[in-house]
Amino acid sequence: MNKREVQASVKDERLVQKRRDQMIKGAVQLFKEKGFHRTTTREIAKAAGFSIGTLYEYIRTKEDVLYLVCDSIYDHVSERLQQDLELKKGTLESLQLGITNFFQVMDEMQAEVLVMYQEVKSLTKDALPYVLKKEMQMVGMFESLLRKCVENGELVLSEKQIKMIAHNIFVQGQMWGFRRWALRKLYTLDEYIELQTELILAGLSQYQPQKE
Amino acid sequence: MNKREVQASVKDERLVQKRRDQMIKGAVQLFKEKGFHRTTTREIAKAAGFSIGTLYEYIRTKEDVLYLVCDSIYDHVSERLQQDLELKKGTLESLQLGITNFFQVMDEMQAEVLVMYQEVKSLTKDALPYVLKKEMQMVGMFESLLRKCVENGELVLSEKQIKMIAHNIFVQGQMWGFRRWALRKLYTLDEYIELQTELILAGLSQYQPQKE
Amino acid sequence: MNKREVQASVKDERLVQKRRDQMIKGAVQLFKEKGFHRTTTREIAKAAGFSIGTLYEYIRTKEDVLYLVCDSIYDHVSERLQQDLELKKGTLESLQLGITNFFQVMDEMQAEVLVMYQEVKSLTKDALPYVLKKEMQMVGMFESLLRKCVENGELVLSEKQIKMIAHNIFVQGQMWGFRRWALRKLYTLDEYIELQTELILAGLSQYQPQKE
Amino acid sequence: MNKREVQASVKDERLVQKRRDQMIKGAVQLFKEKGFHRTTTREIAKAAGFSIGTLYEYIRTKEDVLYLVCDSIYDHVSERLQQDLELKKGTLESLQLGITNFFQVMDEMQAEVLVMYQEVKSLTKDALPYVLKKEMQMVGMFESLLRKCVENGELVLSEKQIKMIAHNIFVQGQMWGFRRWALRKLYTLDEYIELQTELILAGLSQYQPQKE
DNA sequence: TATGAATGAGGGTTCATTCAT
DNA sequence: GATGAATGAACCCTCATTCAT
Repeated sequence: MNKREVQASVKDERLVQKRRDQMIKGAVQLFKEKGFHRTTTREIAKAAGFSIGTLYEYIRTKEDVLYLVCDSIYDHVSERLQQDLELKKGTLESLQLGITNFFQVMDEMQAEVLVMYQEVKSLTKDALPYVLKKEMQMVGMFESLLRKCVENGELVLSEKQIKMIAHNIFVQGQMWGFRRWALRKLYTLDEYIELQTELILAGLSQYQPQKE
Repeated sequence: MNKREVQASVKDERLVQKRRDQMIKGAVQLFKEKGFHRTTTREIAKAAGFSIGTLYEYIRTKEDVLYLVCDSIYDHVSERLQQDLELKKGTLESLQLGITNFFQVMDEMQAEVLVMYQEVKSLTKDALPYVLKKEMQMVGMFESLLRKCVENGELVLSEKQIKMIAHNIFVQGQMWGFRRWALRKLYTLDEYIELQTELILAGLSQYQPQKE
Repeated sequence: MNKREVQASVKDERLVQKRRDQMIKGAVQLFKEKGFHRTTTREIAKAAGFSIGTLYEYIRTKEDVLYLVCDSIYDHVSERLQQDLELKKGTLESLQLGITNFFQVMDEMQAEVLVMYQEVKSLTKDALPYVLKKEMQMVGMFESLLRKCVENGELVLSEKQIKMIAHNIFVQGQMWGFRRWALRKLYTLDEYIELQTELILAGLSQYQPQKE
Repeated sequence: MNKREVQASVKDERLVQKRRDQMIKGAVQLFKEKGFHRTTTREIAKAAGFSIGTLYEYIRTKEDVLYLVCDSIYDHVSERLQQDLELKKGTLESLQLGITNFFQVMDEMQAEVLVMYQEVKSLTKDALPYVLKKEMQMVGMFESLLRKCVENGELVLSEKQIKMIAHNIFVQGQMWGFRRWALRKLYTLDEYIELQTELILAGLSQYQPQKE
């Protein structure tokens, strides 16, 4: 259940990928501006650079576009993070680095994140689980980071605490995207990153084993 | 700019209020189930207990309903919180109490919060500022609480830190509503409250003035 | 299962009947000219004298129109025949009268019969049985007529023969409608009726009991 | 006006015939299942075993397919009958044989007959005459049979009667195909043939010259 | 000759909004 | 004030047909 296949009439896999990329790019922009429901399939087709007929050669329903958009965003974010998190050393520094990285990705993909964030609930029962699973995988990355630190003796945390903190980090990352109307007035990205990591680590310092 | 007037054809203010309450009550339920866009004005009218014609005697457009719903939810939440926060004593205990209270309200009004949370973005440029302002007021409540603690010498925090923490608390409250699909599997409400307040206060302990 | 209810949004039963009559009248004409598939719902609405929106206040799908048309035609034909056949005396003369009457109705309702005849198969599995049942009822009328003659001692026919002849009469009636492109060149209605009844009765004369 | 040429881009006549045969075979099946209008050109191409592009190398419009199908069916039926009717001896026995044969062909080609029968009306004014002419030719076969009998002194019938009976036979043959939903429940093919020929001949017996 | 991606007119249907009663 | 029938713009999607390869 790793992917929900979206059926295409066109056979050439390469072409399908290319067209869908065009489609997603156009759709993200539109969804960001007007939301999924206020965007018409014709607009999506136009933004993608082809006709409405062609659009439907690559998807089955309008909702497929939303799914593809969400799916693609998660993939991009995941990919970006995976690279950095691969070298998870289990130190507080590497945790800090991971958080910083994540917040930066959230900033770069601000438009996409906003869209996904606001529109996931428009997915039907059919497609939703696939997307939520991906979200859990991303939260899972931070859980790993934290768990590594615990294993390493850098932190003393229960499983429940690990999961809670991972959720918090994840949501704070998204927050920078979806509450930017408020946050941008108060902080630069760097300030935001600094303040939040500081707070997180300050909280964690309580849970560090006492060293003499 | 405290209220955006929604025009009604009917003059009797009492009646207007009554009808709108019916309307909001029905709409919240519907929006929760199917979202704003998938809900029709006819359905709203029916759920409110009157005809489509009557509905339009009390609003101008479908979006007015959404605005009224959002507005009403914020009012309810604010009201609920105001009561408790009035007696803000500027101690860490009262802060903890405030957080606990807020999370509990978020749990009780889960449906409403979810709706508002998911659908604010459907408001047009016209109505959005009024709603966002209310949100800022709620964040402001936590800022006050924190500021009181600082004034009281219980905490040492910069203005920026205060605002950041207030935001975090607010979003973590919402989180219990909009990420409940994930959180409910991991925690009971009480556990969630305990874990989160613990983490927040742990973080803040770093910022407590050294007392000898 | 005598009627398949077609849902209407409008409550007023009288109005529903009135609008549907307009609708059916317009649709018959259009279906006759271009067939069910080539007729658009917009054309039907226009022919009926109201807007497309109004059309859909009285039906749910385009197919509903076809069902209503078929249903109405059968009802009209049945009604017309019932009157005449009520006084079925079980004589060959009354049989002859029945046939003549039926052929005349088929001529009068030529447009409707043609339409129904050609488009029934466009009905989905859902609606088809209701219509076919009505057709069997009409065939049944002729069976009754014949059976009466047998009971009366005017004819000696097996059940199978009765059913066969009833079918033949029915189809010959329709034939005048759907093969009129060929038959009209050869016969007037009266000639057609005369020739066919003559042939039928000639055939039946074989089955008359020998009277001395 | 014996054939309405359907234009093909491909020159090789042999190939044209081959491709069209594939096409017709696939189309008959599809038309039988879903009717002409509900069948797409893509489906026809696929059923025929080649691409949509290729399909259009051998026809000009979708309707051409229908014409080719109808045309081919008539040709097949005609051919089947011609063989048997060639040796028309002008006796009642040979008439009976002809009828039996025809009904059997109608049964064998049930699918095709049903299709043609239901879809001819979908032909445009342009192609219709060609098909109707073929139908008249088939009716004409029975006219010949009957006329032979008259010439032979086996029957005494007017021209009008001959034509009427020929029509009846023809329609009764089709009836076995298009009313099989009702008839199949009542009769086997053999019973049907027996009953119908019996009735026809019984009718004709009235018109036999009195022999002493 | 064969392919299949591209096109876009047009079809069925919905639904916010109005207005006569 | 209340009703609900009427409206039609606009939406999603299909599919016959074309044309570059």
